[in-house]
Amino acid sequence: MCGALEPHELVELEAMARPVCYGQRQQMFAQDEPSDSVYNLTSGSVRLYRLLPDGRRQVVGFAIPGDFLGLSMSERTVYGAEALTAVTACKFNREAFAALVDERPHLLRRLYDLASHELSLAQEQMVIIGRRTAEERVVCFLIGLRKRWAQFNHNSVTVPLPMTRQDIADFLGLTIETVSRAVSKLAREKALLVVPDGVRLLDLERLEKIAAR
Amino acid sequence: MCGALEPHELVELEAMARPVCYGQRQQMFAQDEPSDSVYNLTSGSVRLYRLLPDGRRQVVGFAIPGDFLGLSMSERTVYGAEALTAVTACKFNREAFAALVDERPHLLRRLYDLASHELSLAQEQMVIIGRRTAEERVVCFLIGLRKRWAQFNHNSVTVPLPMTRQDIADFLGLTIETVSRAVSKLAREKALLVVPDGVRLLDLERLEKIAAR
DNA sequence: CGTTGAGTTGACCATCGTCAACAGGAGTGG
DNA sequence: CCACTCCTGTTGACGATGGTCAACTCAACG
Repeated sequence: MCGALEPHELVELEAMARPVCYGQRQQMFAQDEPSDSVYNLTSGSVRLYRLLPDGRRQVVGFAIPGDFLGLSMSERTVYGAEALTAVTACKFNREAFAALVDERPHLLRRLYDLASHELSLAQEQMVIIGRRTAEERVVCFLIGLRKRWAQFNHNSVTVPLPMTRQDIADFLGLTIETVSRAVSKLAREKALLVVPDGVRLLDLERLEKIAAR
Repeated sequence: MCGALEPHELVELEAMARPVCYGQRQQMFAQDEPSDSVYNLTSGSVRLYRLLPDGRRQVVGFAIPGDFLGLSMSERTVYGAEALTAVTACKFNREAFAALVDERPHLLRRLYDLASHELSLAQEQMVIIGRRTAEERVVCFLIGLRKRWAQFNHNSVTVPLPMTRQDIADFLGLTIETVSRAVSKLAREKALLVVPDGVRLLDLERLEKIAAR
């Protein structure tokens, strides 16, 4: 997002930012509460989830450094956010942020493009959940996550998984057991290696082929 | 969207609009082609879909009168659109529309809110596909569609279904047979009645309860 | 009257969810 | 240091949900 900013605007934005941090498992904000802030994640990762009427939970996404949270600009948050690891972020007062955006149309334009892109990703996720087998879903998830991490540790084959199996299962519309089995099977077949808090993708070619289908 | 406009802006917008119509099964635009237009649907309904690498197709949504199509403002369309019935729409040249939007920040703001809302709906759809049984998905679909039609035929209990069972199945991550079975079961239980090109929801209370879960 | 395409129904079976047992690590307290 | 608990994750057995394949109905259309 900051790519859309002139240098002097970056300064302006930074002046509004307040650095904040959260411990593991700490909630950044809940679902359906008045949204008074916008966050730009600088380190750590975050789980985004919705609660269903019956108390169950669906994970709608994971945020990693660089991602924005709470952008929807609606009165209330549409999902909750919880730190998966220790997290640092820049927190912006919502009104000030909105005011800045209002007098910088190209910023708003950038926000709009971001939202459109998110929408496109959500539709892709719908396809993944609706039309793919458990193994394919897990592989898509790992490949996709690797791509997102790639902007930092370039082209590393090790994917950090700060979230629990339960989170992954909730994200993919599976159960924890099925996720575990799929990962075990891929490990048995030497397509990947399970390491502490992550996996190492050994046979990228094969995995890409499964994800492509 | 037009609610965000001043009267004189509405006039301006209307001046740009070019009425177009499409026959049943006619493609309005394909996926991944240069997007040069924006549409506001005035009558009929439309199927929005993505093609998967292997040729299968996922329906990502249905548009009914009042809905906007092709709003994403990206260079290329992210989904295809095909008329389910005869369709009339207002077509706007993309550049002219973008120009108008650029000099009317509150219009852009409105677009942004629309995209955010779409995103929220897409996330809900993820939950429905990922965490609900076939019957629940079908009921959610019917109830949701009824709500959307409600802005026209107020509080009618008859839901038009211009799309095929295959479309519904592709939207819900099911097969055509499963959709058919779910509908038949609900009809047997007198929760709904199948009518030509639609269903009549007989036991709304029961259906709402299934959808609520 | 035959053809086509959408929809329905049935039989069978695979995938994935459920339930249960178990392993390993972290934290706690004696 | 060890026993204990708690939590996450793994593995197995079993069964239900929903997919696959096939036959059939029905309406539209020539």
